Amino acid sequence: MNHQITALLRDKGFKVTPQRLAIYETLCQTKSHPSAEMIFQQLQPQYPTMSLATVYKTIEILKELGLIQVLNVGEDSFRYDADVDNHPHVRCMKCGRVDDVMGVESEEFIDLIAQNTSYKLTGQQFYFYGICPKCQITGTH
Amino acid sequence: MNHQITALLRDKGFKVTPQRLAIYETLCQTKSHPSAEMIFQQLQPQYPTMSLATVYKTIEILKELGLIQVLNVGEDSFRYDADVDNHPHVRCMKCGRVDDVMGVESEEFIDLIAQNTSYKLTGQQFYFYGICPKCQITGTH
DNA sequence: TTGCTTGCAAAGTTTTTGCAGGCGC
DNA sequence: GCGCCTGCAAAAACTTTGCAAGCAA
Repeated sequence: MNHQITALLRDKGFKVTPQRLAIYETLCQTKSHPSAEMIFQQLQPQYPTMSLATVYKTIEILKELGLIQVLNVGEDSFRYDADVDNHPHVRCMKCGRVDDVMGVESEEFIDLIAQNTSYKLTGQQFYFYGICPKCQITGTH
Repeated sequence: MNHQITALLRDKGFKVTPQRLAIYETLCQTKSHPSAEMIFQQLQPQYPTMSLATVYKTIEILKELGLIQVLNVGEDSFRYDADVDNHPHVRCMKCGRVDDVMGVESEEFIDLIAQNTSYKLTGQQFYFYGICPKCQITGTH
């Protein structure tokens, strides 16, 4: 995957700043689906002057450009994913981590839904809940 | 469907109050999946002294008793459904209404997910997004 | 240089908590 | 009457907004 973010920002009339690149890079380099706060914390060492407001503003732009997708896994806060491919997500009820579920073809299921609703469908999100492998072993609360 | 809420509350050591019954009744009598604020507004005429905090506290109890399920349709606030059967939901991107999708068997799809994750699954939520019939006609923003 | 961006602080939203008085049992 | 419950207010948690100074182009 090639990150065309620099050109894309310019195309849409947004300026290219170190903060924006850093936030997008952070999202690209992780699979942990961080929240705004988590992104902010992770960038603190490198960008000690960056504010949480900037993270939120940048996320808004990235969302608008279609570079990230927003997850609503049932917590108070949102999580973000630089993989905009619409795959299901699963959250551990014990430790709260969120993982991808890859390799599942959902077209058939979506078609089934389309036949049972009068809505004109444009998208979907599949969230699963359970216990991750690590928590199954440790049994920690 | 018989609302055994009175007995259930007593069984679990909760007291039976007009507020709790009213909030549960409201959820049972609607299919609009209201948020806490919407429940509060709807009960204002009948219970002008009820506070929003009571709505939240009651929702917490109803959730604990398994009488309602929580929806996270991608808005800032949560929505609630007295139908605890795990059916998919669809939200209109124009007017924001949330409807049920009934009559779809999802066991097969859930099994497929279970085979593709190392999590031990305990539940799931399917959210679809689109345009409702009314908004398709009016074309209103 | 122009004006979009940043970062701070303040405000807005949604939800939770603390506590004194009230009510279910 | 006892103890949980209500409702108010304040707080907490997350996100958005306003504005002056700074930086991309």
